[in-house]
Amino acid sequence: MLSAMARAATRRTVLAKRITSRGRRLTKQRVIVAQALAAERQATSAQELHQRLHRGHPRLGLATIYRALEAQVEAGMATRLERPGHVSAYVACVSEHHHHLVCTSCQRVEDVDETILRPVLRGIRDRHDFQVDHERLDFYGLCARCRRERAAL
Amino acid sequence: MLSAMARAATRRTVLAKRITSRGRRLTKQRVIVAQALAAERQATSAQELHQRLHRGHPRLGLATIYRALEAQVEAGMATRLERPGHVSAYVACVSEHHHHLVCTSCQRVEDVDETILRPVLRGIRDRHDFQVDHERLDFYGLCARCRRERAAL
DNA sequence: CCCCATCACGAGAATGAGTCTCAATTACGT
DNA sequence: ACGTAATTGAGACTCATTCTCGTGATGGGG
Repeated sequence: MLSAMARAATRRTVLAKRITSRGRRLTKQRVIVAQALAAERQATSAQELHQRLHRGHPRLGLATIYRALEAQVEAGMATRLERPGHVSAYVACVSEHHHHLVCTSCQRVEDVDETILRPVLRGIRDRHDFQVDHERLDFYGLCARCRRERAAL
Repeated sequence: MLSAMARAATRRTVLAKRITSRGRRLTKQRVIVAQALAAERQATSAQELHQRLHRGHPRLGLATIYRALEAQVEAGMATRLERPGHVSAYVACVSEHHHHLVCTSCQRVEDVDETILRPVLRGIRDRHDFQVDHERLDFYGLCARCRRERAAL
């Protein structure tokens, strides 16, 4: 079993590898933003991250956060969700795939079991003769916990 | 078989019914916008509709188009897609369901055969214990026609 | 058919998320 | 450590969308 320190070190390496993909440089700011996003349990907007990080990193600019988040999306480290009001919210991804269950009550995000989706993509290719390049698959509703809480009222 | 005129009249009635749902009033502007959107074969933004309608309806305001499109979405007559750059594009819906194949080359929109999706919604409910309220399911890629055109080069 | 309380419209101002500019700073191959 | 090119921070800027408000329609009740 890895010690907490060793795990942190490993994670740092992985993070660095991802950040520096596509010839990008490893900067303090990108690490800070990536760690902050990964620590969130819910979809988070650039402005929210900016507010939260402002205490510990008062000189971290909003534009930098936008650029860092955009870089994360391009590197496959995160995906962008759309909130009402034309606001982008971001979620860190562990895996390659990016389909989410977004709870409209607590804003928490779960990953969709990808095996459920495979037949759909096949069906679209076969039945519609359409070559899917990328897709936006997000489901909004109540997670199990929030549903129980409502039922308890 | 209905004459073209009778079909138009029927359509007008249906349109009026939908527009006036939720206690909304039937106005010239909403009819114009609804017909214009229905005539489009591709996802269209408010600004694009405004430009296209400006010749025939010079006094039709941009804000009115935004409001009319929003009303159509609420009435289930249209759905909103997201274009890059935080621009909303709209598509008129015939049926109740709202899942699309968007061709990134010609911008045309097809409806997804809904039967393909039913197992997914069931899977999410059962496997994730998540109660889906609404979902955003849009697939982006190349339609059959554009793919053939590219292959011919 | 007419009233009139509402709802909707048009025009332009306001909003605000996101992007751009540019000088100063930093990362990293050599 | 050096030089170059990427990156940053601060604020100005863009532009899609929404708001405001005075004016003009809509449609239910009499």
